[in-house]
Amino acid sequence: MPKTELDAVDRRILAALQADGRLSNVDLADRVGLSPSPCLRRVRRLEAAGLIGGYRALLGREAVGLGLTVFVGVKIGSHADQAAAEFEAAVVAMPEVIACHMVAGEADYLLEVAAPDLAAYQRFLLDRLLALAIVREVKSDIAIQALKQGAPLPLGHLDAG
Amino acid sequence: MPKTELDAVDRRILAALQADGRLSNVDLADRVGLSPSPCLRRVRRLEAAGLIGGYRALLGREAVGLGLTVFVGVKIGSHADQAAAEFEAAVVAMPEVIACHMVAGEADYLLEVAAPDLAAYQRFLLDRLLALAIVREVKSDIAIQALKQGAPLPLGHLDAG
DNA sequence: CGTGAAATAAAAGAGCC
DNA sequence: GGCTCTTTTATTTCACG
Repeated sequence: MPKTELDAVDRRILAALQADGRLSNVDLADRVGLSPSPCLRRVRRLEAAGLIGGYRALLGREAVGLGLTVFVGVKIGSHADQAAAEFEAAVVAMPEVIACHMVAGEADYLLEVAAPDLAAYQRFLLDRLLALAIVREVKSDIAIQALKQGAPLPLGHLDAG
Repeated sequence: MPKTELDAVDRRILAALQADGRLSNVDLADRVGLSPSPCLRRVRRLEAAGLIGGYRALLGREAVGLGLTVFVGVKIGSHADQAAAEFEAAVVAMPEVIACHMVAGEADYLLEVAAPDLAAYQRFLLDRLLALAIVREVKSDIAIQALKQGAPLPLGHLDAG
């Protein structure tokens, strides 16, 4: 059932868990105005339906020594299915690549790369990304300051569900 | 102490919690080869040091009805401190804006915006973003496909800590 | 700094309204 | 769909190596 109906309680559960993924079920229950059992059932249902995809600890990027974020626009030389698929597989397998989207715009792909510093990014760029023969052009936008990062998803559009 | 030394166990703790933020302390302990007590002490220390910034449930974007991701390059008309600060505050306060970085490149800022569909994005663009007088130019790169999104941070660079 | 054991508290699952 | 009660399991603290 891909289109499960969400009521106000479900939305509060999603918002609360998105703000604090380690909320205990009893705390969550009384925050959303339910007793623990039905609250847990709803959480399980949301997990099974894929609305909750998982739980994760958020690491401080500077604190773990990944102070540099770079957004990389990539143009590839061939859009033949197989060549593009190989590029995608290679890029997705690179741990430095935090995100990779195929985009409609000037570039073909937009990558977000996390690195300790410029030297490490240079190695990534020269030795790993440009090592892929299909890569035709690369444009690096270096993040000078992160004003907002990995913010919780907005759920306001569900309010008239 | 901003530069706490991390040993191999700390790194495994970070990796494990990043993969599953709801790991119980006993599971975490035996996954990293420790007994529960010292494991919990280390986790608390990592939290206090900011290496672990928090915990969050990850929501499925499609599943919660946010199927559209757009990367928006923004150029502003004035870089005077106050004008730029007002722009930043306004953008950071918009819930649709999942991420906002000041970048060195063609644009001044790069935004990641999550929206239910193109119509909603259009409303965001026209009514909210372009409503800011300081915004001079906007370039929208629409994500066609998310190959990787919000991936765990790579910790390999800590291995020779 | 690590281990092990005990008490407290929460989660998971039963049955019932 | 929600509530209460019971069993199981984790979290936390304390004493010890």
